[in-house]
Amino acid sequence: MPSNPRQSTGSRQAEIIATMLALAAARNPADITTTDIAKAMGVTQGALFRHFSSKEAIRLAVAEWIEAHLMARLGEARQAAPDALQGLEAMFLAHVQFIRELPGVPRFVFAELQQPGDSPVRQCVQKIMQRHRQTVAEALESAKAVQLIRLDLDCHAAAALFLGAIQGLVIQTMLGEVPAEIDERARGVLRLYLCGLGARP
Amino acid sequence: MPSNPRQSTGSRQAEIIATMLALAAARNPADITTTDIAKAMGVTQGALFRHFSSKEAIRLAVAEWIEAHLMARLGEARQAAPDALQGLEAMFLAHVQFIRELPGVPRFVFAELQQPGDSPVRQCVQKIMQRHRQTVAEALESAKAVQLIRLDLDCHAAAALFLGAIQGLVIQTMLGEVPAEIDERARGVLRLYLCGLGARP
DNA sequence: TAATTGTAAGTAACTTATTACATACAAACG
DNA sequence: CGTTTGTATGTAATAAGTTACTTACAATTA
Repeated sequence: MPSNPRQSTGSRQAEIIATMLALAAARNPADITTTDIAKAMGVTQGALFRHFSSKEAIRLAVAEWIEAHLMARLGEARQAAPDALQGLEAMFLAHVQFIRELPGVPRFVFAELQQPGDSPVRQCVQKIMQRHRQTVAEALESAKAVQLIRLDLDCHAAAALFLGAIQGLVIQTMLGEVPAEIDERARGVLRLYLCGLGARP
Repeated sequence: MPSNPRQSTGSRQAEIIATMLALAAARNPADITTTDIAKAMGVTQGALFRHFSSKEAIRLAVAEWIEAHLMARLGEARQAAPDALQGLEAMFLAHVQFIRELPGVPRFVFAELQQPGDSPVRQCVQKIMQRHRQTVAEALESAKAVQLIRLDLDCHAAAALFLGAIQGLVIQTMLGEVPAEIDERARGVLRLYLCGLGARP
């Protein structure tokens, strides 16, 4: 759908980010070329460089978009919950839903994760996971403070497993499962995870 | 170290596989070129094609190598354990150790996982995970049969979380943690996982 | 008018794979 | 035993295609 009239750099940047994520849903993000993005947008390849100085800059913008939107979703889910334990559940399910809506997100993150060195993109992905784990750890501590979960719980391990459970679901879904199934599987895994916390529902 | 005397195709194939995995430990496997492999081996780039018909064939050989060696390790760990529950623990720790010894393995798997379509390499990676999950599910059923774990356990979810816990550990370790730390973290996560199973140690 | 957004064409670097040719090696033979 | 001879393994060069990015120029818009 070539929305061909000229557009501002701001709106084109948003369009490039969205197109990158849309393409990443079905293909290896590392193999997405500037030509692919331009073709999907209905412009020529060179046009992209009017709005981003390099492909690296595009990837950084995508990472920052993910950080902002994912953290917002998680924050909303947590704040809407009546207590810390239900906040954890809500964050888990909100994350899964976010990924189901935008399958390109985990694929992009995994692709950047593979990159060596300390590029800004990688640092951004790193920050996303750190903030995420920090938020989970805080919720766990809150739940512990009001005895919703075991008092002898290792919160560091629990936060790691929280993230790991989701990452594992995504990986196993990427490998041939029916994408819609992830929601059902997520509930099963979440229930099991809460048992490990010693949660009293 | 150019081990330059002529070698048989068999030994060169093994060398190519090992070199690929060694390079994948530190770089994005998708970005490893035939020139990189050849340079690391001390031969010219064209020489590789005396032993493999294409780069795809190299990747397939690597995947098959991983399948054989990983499954062997897991099988040994499980059989050496006195009961099904300790078999699960042993498989978990054996997998973590395998990955710590060969960091290129998970990186290679994740890279292939991102590839679309149904290439033989992808099918092989798919088979590895299916077999792995199947083995875990069997061990869980065995443990349930002798009441080492909760009888109302959802074994499908438990097998998924078992794999996910490891995959999560790997991902979080790839993101900047100290590699040696993974063993310690693994034990914490494993203990929490076993609590979720309702295990009685 | 002047800046912005677009196009079309081009470039330099890189990648896989092939080709023509050289050399080591083992078996066969006189 | 020494020579020949066929094959497996290596090299150097290069073909053919792809990629990110640039440049010269045109058109839109403020």
